[in-house]
Amino acid sequence: MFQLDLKSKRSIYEQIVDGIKRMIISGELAAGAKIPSVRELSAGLTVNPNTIQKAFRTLEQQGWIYTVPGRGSFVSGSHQPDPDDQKVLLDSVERSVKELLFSGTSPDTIRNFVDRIISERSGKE
Amino acid sequence: MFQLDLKSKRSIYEQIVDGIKRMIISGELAAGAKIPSVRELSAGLTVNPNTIQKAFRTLEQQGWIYTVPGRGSFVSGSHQPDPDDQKVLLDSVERSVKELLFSGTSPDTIRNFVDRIISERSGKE
Amino acid sequence: MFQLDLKSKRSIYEQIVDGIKRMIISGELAAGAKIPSVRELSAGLTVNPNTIQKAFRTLEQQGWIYTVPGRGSFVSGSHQPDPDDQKVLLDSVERSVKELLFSGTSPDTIRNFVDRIISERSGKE
Amino acid sequence: MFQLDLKSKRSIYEQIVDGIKRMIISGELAAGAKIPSVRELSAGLTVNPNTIQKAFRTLEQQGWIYTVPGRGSFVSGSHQPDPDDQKVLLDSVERSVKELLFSGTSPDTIRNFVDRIISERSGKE
DNA sequence: GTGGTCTAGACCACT
DNA sequence: GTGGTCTAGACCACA
Repeated sequence: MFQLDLKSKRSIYEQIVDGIKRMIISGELAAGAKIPSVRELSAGLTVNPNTIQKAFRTLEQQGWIYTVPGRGSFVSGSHQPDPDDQKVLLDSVERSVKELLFSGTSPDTIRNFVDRIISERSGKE
Repeated sequence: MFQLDLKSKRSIYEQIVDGIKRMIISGELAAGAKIPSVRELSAGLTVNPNTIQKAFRTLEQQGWIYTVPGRGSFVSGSHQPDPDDQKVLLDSVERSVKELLFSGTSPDTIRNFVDRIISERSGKE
Repeated sequence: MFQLDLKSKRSIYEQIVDGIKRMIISGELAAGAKIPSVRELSAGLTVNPNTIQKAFRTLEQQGWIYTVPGRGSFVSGSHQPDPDDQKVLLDSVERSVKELLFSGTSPDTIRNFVDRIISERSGKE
Repeated sequence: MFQLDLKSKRSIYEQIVDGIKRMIISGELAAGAKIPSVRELSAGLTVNPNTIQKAFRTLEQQGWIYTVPGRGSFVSGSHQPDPDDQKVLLDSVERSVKELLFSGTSPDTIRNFVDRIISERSGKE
């Protein structure tokens, strides 16, 4: 599963969104797979059910999962990203990379880091 | 200077923090340079002085600037990043890159994007 | 609880920081315990919520407490002092002791005073 | 002389007060000795003359120095401490020692530290 | 319910 | 002039 860090600045529902995204990306949750219910997650993470639901709602809006009332939530077959999402993500990468460079991280370290992420993922497909 | 987006999800003080970081990184604000006063920024951005001050406090804690009461705030000579900061930034890059890959952005697009950021910065020094 | 001295030179938020530190040190607030909410303290001490929040923010940065938005603030399990903190505290002791000696306080008075503080605390554990 | 730390949280005039006190305590400035003029200090420390004067005023009020108009300022022969001063200093020591203990500094370290300060001073007389 | 952000505006200490 | 503190009170996101 995934861990929550209550002391983190990221809000709990965001951490849950990230955690589920990560499980989908890693293949731990395959397309069409049933996602644990709100109740299960609420109990497993000792988190308020409302918080879980907010995370699900967010994932649904972003097209990662879909919900069948009365049956549960499932991983979307085809993740349809919002065209703006790519821009947001690239902006985030840009900001972080610039700050890393300024703080003294070497260009090669960054390039290798990115390459490693890319090759890990490529290996999986 | 920089623009504020009142509709953005990022809070105003965070946008100011980012904006000033960007000015320092780009060299627009050199080490030791005086940063516009709280009142000037407050008037210039039509934002409450308290909000500006909160941004300055954040920048000071992160070691980007230092403040001399009665004189003003100045860009730190040597930015001493918290050892944890690099980790946070790399995590952020990892999360974004993984999501970009999953959403269909090609590895080459990402690599080129990162290379462009790195070479832009290298060119400046 | 603790008292505020509005006439003191120490600012209100600093007195609150000190007061809560003292409660943690004395064991009145155990590790993991929930600290009264911003609103409760605000009402109890008749101080503006912003001022309480500033005290909490300071305590959080120094690692005494951690905050979970929507839940409240809690005493940190393990207080991880900044390595510089010890230096600051020792410097403060040095300055005060030197001034006491110069003003005529006898070495024995000071030694006894320090011993008393140490033995009080040791007795508690 | 002494150094100023513009980045310190202590205000500049307080640092000057501390610095001159330390010089008097250490014997670097003997009783009756003339203290450098406001202009000299202002130039030497690159600090606003008003700030120096505020420091002098404070020292005079606390009985450390006296000023002869037109001649300059001099170290008092007998420092007459305000009875409240001792209490303030002891309180400060208490707070710091308690925090040191709580943060894991050993009682012996503290005792030795205090003893060293005391013996350094005794040796001088 | 909780804390986080923001505005409006006052007052103080310091340079 | 500068930043620092504080109050009063609103609004929002989160649990």
